[in-house]
Amino acid sequence: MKPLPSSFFDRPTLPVAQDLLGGLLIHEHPEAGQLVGRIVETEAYTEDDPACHAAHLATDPETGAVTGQGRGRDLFAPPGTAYVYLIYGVHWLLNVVTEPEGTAGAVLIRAVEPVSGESFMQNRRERPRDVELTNGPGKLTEAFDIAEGLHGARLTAPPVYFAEGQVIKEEEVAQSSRIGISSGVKRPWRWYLADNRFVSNGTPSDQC
DNA sequence: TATATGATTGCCT
DNA sequence: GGCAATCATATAG
Repeated sequence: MKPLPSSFFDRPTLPVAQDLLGGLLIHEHPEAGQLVGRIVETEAYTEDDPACHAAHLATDPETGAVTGQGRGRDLFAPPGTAYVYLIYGVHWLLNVVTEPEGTAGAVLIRAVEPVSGESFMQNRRERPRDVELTNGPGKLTEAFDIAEGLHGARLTAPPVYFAEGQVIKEEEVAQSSRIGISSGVKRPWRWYLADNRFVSNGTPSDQC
């Protein structure tokens, strides 16, 4: 499979998130061989977005240096860089950095449908049954053996990269606000394949 | 320095 | 449906 190039991610975050639907996430694992999943759910986070880790960071217009501290600094990395972070002190979430270097933005991979390597994924998961394998952002990183070690890596070449999958028709895509956030809830920046069994079962943040 | 919270999941009632 | 796990970061004092 040919990896999606940096230019694919060197664009505004929203279309990248939509275009990743139907694409493939591939981990050429040293022990398991090739782990492959079809992306069925994504979310976008941008520099001016209150829900983004870079929300209160910026770049110095003179030097281009990032001002402020914290993990969000890594969202200014070059497009196609892995942004992996620990949520609730428990689970690792996988993002891919978008937009040019010096502009913050990322797409969160929220769910995939297993394509190959299911037996290895099942061995890694506590609850390996059916959709439970990969129907959530923390579940898929566990299944794919993706964690802290991948943070900052290039996702435009092995071992972990994306590849073009099948073309998705517009009517197959559904949209909602994002899940699990408390600010920026009105931005409808979650996209998923309607009726796909492997979409996560969270509730959009603007519905109470 | 101390405390609150979160881009979640799985187990409990 | 409620809630604990467990830690990096943000915010307050």
